[in-house]
Amino acid sequence: MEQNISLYKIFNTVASTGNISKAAKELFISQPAISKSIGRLEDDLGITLFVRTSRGVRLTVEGNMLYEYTRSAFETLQQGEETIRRINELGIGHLRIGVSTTLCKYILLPYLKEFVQQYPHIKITIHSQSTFHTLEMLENNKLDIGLVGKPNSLKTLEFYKVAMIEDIFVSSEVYLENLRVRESSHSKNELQNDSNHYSPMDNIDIIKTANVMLLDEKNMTRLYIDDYFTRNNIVTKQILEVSDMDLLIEFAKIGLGVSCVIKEFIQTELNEGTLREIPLEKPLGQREVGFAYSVVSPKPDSLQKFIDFIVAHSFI
Amino acid sequence: MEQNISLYKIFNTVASTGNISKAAKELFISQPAISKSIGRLEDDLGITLFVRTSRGVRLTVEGNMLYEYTRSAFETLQQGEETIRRINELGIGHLRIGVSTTLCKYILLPYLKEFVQQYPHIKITIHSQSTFHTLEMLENNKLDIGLVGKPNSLKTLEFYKVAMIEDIFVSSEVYLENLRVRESSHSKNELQNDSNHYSPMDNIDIIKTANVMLLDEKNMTRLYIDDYFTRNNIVTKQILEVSDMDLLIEFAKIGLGVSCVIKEFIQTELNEGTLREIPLEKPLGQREVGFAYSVVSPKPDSLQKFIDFIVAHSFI
DNA sequence: TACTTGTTATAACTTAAGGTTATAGTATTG
DNA sequence: CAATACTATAACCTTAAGTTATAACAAGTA
Repeated sequence: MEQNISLYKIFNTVASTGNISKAAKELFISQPAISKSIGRLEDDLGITLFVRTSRGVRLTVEGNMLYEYTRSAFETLQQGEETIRRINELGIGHLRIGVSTTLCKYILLPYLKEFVQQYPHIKITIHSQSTFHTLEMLENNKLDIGLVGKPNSLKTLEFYKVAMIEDIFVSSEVYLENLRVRESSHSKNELQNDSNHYSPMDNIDIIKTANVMLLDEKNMTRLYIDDYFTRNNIVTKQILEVSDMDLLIEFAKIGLGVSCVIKEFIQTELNEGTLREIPLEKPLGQREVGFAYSVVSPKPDSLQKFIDFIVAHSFI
Repeated sequence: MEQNISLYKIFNTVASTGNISKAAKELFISQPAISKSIGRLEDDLGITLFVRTSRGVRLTVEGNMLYEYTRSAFETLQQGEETIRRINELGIGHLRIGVSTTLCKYILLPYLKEFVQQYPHIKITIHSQSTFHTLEMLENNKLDIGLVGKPNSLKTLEFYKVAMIEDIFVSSEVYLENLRVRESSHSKNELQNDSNHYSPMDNIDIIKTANVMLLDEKNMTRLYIDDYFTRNNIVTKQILEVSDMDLLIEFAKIGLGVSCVIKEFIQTELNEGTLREIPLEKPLGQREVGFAYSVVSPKPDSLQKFIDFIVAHSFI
């Protein structure tokens, strides 16, 4: 192996900037030093790595092949450094979890409650953010583990299912009643049936006319619902966007409209009768929820402990 | 990022040997220099990487985490170097293919014939070896592509199916005849049926009594057959092992016994009648054959061309 | 117990690899 | 065609990283 690892670092920087002068600035060394190093590396390897132009340098085919390796290698090295930095700041027992607020309260929290009891020395950081962001941070090793809906493409992530969730539409009994009365006054056809029986066919019309309350955009759940609406040609009259599913539930309870929420999270409300499901002919379908973590990055002790804990305490 | 990449190289070597003195020898620098460098790195990172003992050094938990990254990084770098070395030796247009002799002749060769016509400047090296070895070499980036039976675990490999193959038992008409006559003389029961009709049930007995000719051990195909025998409680009287399927075919033709061969490769013999299939009640089942290549290593131009070619000319 | 062996750490030194500045050459651009 | 933005070369310099020598320590071993 080439003795001088630094030459690769220099090469990598030049390749990434496509410019010896810029690379010099980035590395805080002079431009001639870089020129010399690149020349030296080319001699050592016996291959031309760059074509020099008057406005910088361009990788040769061979140079480009080398670059793909060096880039990967130095990224890995940087990740290692990042890991050490974290250890310095937070100590070795640290776990970074990414999760959406919704899942956090109803799924993560119960696990976490017991986990911190069992491993009180492990510090935990929770990043409450979109699933997309969580997945991206997992890929880049900025998170140890994430609680997410199962993504279509897993890439380098392992997925461990811990729950199934189902999106349903709900509202208060009162709101439903009012809606029916109001509607029957404009369109007077076929709405004299007794108030306690709604066929699924009618319910689509409820969604179409009601004040529909959904989670705000750029949200996994929301995209899922939007997709459902599109596929079934449902156009809603008005939509109220809320950032938090708890609010969605509360709004529905006080009769503000029809909320789309996760069935598993409102069991008590459904039992008590404060909320009532509006079943659809074609339900939205169940979604898998679980923990995702990188299959390529080395697992710190704290992460391994957490995974083991999850597997042991999985209720599914 | 730590300025001194070389420190990581030194760290990596010390970690891998677990011994500063040994690392010094490996790196061709003096022991005190290594000691100093490790000390320096520990200072820079603000973390203790090794516990020093009287018989070497041992990684701390933190050190071990760093090592997992550096090891990976330097392996990648070495692969890059290896790639460059290959380019130096064989030129940029080079393709390393791994394949078993069997598949080589019947599946790879037809593709290759046309490929070399289209890309005469691409040099090709064929490694004729076991599927296991091929898969291992693919993982270690010692091969660009391999033609293999679909493995159970793909790891970091992409698999592109190009054919289905089926193992069947065959023999010459004459051998079959003789076998029946011989057998009926010892065990005189139920063998008066006309010689042209053999029910599948009888055929199992043929396998059990005949001289069965198979590919030699540590072979994917062979393992497959052994497994079949075990699952179906078949104990063969005698087995002749041959290293080459062509020989297997020839031996069967001259009436030496019953060969297990790949059906697709003896179509002409079956049509001509020089070989005759011995159908089994439970057939051995079809196997997928295709090209496997690393999904993580960067693809040299020659490999990309080959893959494109395969996809375009796939007959399946 | 004392000798031998195999470790790592420290200290004083040396040296050449890798840096610097200055300058030249060469496309590109307005 | 001058100005600009690059890279390459040359001559020089400096210090970071190497060297040798030695100490200190632990673990076998006679």
